Amino acid sequence: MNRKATALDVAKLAGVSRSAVSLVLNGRGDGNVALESQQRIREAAAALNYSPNQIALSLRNRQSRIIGIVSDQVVTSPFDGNIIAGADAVARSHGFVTVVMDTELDTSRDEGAVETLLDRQVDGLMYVTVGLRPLHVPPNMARVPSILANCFDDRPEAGLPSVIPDEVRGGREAAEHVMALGHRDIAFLAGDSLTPAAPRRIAGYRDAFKGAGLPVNEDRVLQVGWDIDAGFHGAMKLLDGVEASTRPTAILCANDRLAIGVVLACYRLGLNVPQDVSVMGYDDEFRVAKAMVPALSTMALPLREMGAAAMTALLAEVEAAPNGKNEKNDGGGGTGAEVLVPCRLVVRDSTGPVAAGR
Amino acid sequence: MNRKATALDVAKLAGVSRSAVSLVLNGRGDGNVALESQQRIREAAAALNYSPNQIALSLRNRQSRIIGIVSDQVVTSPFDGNIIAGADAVARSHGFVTVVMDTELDTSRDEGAVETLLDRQVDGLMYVTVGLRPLHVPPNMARVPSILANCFDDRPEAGLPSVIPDEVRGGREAAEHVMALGHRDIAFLAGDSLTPAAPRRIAGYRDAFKGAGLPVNEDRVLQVGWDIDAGFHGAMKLLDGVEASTRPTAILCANDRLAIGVVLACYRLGLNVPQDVSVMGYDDEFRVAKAMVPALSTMALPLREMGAAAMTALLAEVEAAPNGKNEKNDGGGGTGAEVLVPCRLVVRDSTGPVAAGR
DNA sequence: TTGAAAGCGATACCAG
DNA sequence: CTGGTATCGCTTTCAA
Repeated sequence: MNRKATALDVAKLAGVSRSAVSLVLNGRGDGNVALESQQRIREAAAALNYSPNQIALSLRNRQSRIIGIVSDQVVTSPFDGNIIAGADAVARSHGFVTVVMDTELDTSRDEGAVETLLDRQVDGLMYVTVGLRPLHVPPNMARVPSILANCFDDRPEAGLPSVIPDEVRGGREAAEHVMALGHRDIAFLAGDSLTPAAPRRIAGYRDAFKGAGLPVNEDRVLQVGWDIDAGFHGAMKLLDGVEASTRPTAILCANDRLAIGVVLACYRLGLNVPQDVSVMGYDDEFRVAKAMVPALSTMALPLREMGAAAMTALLAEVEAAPNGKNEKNDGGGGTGAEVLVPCRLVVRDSTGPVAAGR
Repeated sequence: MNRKATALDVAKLAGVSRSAVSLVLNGRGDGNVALESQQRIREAAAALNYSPNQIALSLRNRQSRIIGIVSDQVVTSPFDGNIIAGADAVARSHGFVTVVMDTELDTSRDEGAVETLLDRQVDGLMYVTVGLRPLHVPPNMARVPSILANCFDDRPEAGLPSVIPDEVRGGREAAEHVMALGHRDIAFLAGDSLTPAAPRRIAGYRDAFKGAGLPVNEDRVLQVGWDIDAGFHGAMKLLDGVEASTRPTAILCANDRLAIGVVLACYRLGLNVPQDVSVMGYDDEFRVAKAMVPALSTMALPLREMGAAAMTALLAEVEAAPNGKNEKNDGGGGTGAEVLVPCRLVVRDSTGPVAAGR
């Protein structure tokens, strides 16, 4: 059992020609190959544990059934990873395999990664980023059907199609959730503006106020960063030494780590969550949001769905494209389309009704 | 610029034969091809932006320069991901590419994943798990050089080589760190025993006590789980309503999320970290340990190093193996070897000297 | 109904 | 020094 069996081995064992084997195993046996032979071929294939060499197939068919994924920083983040997982599941169900090249945030490696993938004859390309952001699309991506996930083409004219979360709506619905609980003095702790995610979520927050006919108190919007300590210090600024009647009753955070920091600060100040202040996260980070004390209400980022949606769209284009030849790439697949995937409100224990009298 | 240029295109443009192109572009031109032709060939290649079709190469050379990685659950964890990142970086530097198949913790998919990879003619295989654990190695992995990262062969006799963290030593050094700070009443909050990581770290903790000539108080060792809430409740059990003189002065956690829970509990009880109690994490989780308030002292898991070490060992075997043929697989690469990679102590702000009088 | 032959793209050997 | 030819494993005409 050294080398894998080839179609020739099967043919020999069954006493027929390679062509017959090929026909039968690809379902085109009936009407071309004697039933008796078909039977023998199938038995032989099973006996030898035969499965075709994908490399040879790729060469022959001029399509590799490989989708290349270029990632910002797949590895260290539960974010990218989930997008890729969603994408990969869809790819697998179509008989494709994905190979991902991680640039580790070094954009100068973009082109090289794409080139490597192209040399491997990938049938399609997906670019995935950890955080939502505009992307300077590597020019050579245009050579095969491509799509962007969690990022969008930075060229003004319509570029590559992309799938991104509906951050504005997410921000709005988060605010609406606490408003429904009676809160009116609501702070928003966002990261920096390095990613459009923060501004968009803040825009949604403003929309909610507008929708409720309330003014936005600009002092309540703090762009502090994305980590636990930023949340902690942001909350301290909002709460420490401020008398109960004038502090915000709810704090919306742009991610779950910020929310951890906020809760930490509350505890340190002897404040209870959600009785004294409601806290909301964003992302629904795995193993974090659900396990916090108290469990975090949050806005789940539809990562897997985004990956799946992007891959579905991409494969549609790949499979439509004339075998191995590049389509003209000017109309195919709705070039430039931007798909917005909604976030999902997850209500847990860190948000509650506003305290009486506020 | 529709189809990629082939060697034939280059040959035509340069007015030579394919063979000449092949020789020159593979550095075997001198002494075989006229210098003048070489020049023309190189120019033609550059003009056409030629690079060889890896698929054709793979078929021809019977080696794909692809390493298959089967992962437990790459996606959602910063753990696996980092191992893969380390492995991938090494692979890339050797001109290999990795394709990872994620089984999402469904072991029944193991064999299928390996089979898919094998059909793609991978030159080697690596199995990566999120948590340290014994692995029932898919039998078909034996068909190509293989290695395990963060897991080990569950068969008693030496199976596949593996690279795992030195958890015992990690547990010991964590305990020694706080002992050096004067602590004697040290609690250990571990996850469950579903993974050998917890018992091993606890073993190390015991070693440290033995080394110091101190007895272990078994009530101080709690196996609670792996998440924030487990840490919170574990700490509450240890600290709530217990008078200062009889509570542990340091709490060692089996991961950083547990440590978050412990700090949360401390704050809730009005205790300061590290003044009242020192807290230590484990893993040095990205974006978490460093950003905690206070920043967590922790024992960094050498994830990237493990991935890199595993890939280095694997490639050594792959590249030693006679081109395309499987080596006999009984001696090659030190079968069954188990490499222990040490963890790295990271001292930050959550551990400090024991309070006076304790 | 079956088998022989022509590629897919690249390399290596061997006459010329 | 150079170019023809076999080969990798498979599919797909096309003749027999």
